[in-house]
Amino acid sequence: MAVHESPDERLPRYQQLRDDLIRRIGAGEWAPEQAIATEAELSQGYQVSIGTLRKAIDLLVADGVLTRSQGKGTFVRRPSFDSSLFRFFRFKSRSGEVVMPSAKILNREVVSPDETVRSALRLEPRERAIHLSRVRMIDSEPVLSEEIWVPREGFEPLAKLELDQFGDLLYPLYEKVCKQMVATATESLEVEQADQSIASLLRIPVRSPVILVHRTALDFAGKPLEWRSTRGAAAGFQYQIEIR
Amino acid sequence: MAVHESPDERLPRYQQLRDDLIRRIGAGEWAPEQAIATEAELSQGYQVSIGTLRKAIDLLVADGVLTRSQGKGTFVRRPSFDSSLFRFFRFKSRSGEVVMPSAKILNREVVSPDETVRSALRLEPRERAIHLSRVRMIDSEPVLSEEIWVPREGFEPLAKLELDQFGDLLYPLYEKVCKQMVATATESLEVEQADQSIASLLRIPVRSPVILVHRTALDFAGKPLEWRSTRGAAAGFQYQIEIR
DNA sequence: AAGTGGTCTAGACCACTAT
DNA sequence: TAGTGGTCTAGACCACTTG
Repeated sequence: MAVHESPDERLPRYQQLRDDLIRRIGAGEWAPEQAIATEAELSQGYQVSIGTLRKAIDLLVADGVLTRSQGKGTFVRRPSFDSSLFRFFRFKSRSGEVVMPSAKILNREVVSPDETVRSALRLEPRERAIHLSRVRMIDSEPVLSEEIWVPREGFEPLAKLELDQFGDLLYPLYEKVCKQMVATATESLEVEQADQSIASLLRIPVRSPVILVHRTALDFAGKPLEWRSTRGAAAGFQYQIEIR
Repeated sequence: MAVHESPDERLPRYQQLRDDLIRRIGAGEWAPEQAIATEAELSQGYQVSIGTLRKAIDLLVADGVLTRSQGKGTFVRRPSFDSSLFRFFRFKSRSGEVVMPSAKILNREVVSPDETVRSALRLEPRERAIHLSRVRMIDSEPVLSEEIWVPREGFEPLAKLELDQFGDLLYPLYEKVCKQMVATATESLEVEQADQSIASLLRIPVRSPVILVHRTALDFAGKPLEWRSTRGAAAGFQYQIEIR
């Protein structure tokens, strides 16, 4: 049975508005980077005052779903991944600039996922997944090793695409080729010691510390679209946080 | 020359209000855990409408400075350190419960700080600092090693206090004995390999991965009160984050 | 000039807490 | 019952962007 989220009458109006706006964004009524209806239109449409509508939008802006721009409008925000843990690997090219690593797919196969992947992607027992192995490089030197799983259902085109057609960024590819849009993600960080294969790939000593980042990427409805684990040398990694 | 932050007339009223409320909290007009003046009183006092005042308070609530409680009032929040990176060490006692490690001061001395500490605490060239070495334990087993520096000025009482009088928590001590209140902090995380002394203290192999957390603790005015570095075994450490 | 979000008003009524 | 913050209204005027 499908889960039907009916608007809870007991919730404050501005929270109901937020939920309905998320629903409409998820349904594709407004695409990423596009302006949603104006505050005046929305407050009229919902029959609430402008203040109440603004409070609903405030919540979505705080959640990173929308951004406002005075004089221009309110826009559906594409997740920027500025806060990704990756950012805290200090990748520098030989010339000293900070650069984004290029990517190369090493392997792709359709698999029956193990229990970890199945539960991360919330797959049914017999559902299959597409598994990608990827290496990311700077100046042709490998710096990150990635294992990526997506559900076969909804990502079928990826099973056939030529490996050299994947490009450096996967999420634009998911969007263009599979019509799947990543809205948010959660990441977790832990530390392990390099085994033989990671050590030789990253050219670091066996048993030296490695940062392991797991990421679950979700669409607007909260459905998992991708699960990945990324490994990189811990040397030079530094992460910062505010406490309040 | 002292920095005088005069309220910027060009800023929106609600931001000016926020700044003035922070000033009054920092000046001790309202103590932590105590209720500030009511919204009605404040909006009258500042001669702004209730909506504008509430927007200022919204900002302070979002910043973690205040908490609101319907029917009771608005309170100055004591920082909880719930988001501290420490939380992601999975400390368990022998019986399996999650516990807070106890603390023991190993050494205390008044020192001329090195450049790192001096700049973290923003000390003048000749100013001195109090240095504490502390170990934190669960079931008498050391799990964290801490090096802590505070400015001598303002923390003089700590230079004389008996070492067994420090207790497990330093911030309440700073507050009670030194009248210094920690309002916020920043932490950074990196990974290193255990040297001989850390390895034997934490009872882990030499060169195994160690999490190193640096923390700068600030008062309400943003003045650094404490700088500390904490080391613990990386095994079992896991940190999580949301991306949006 | 027209249209957008940003700021601000001066209230009203409700839900919750304390006495 | 009195007092608190929580929600909501129905506007007004301002600052900024675009044609």
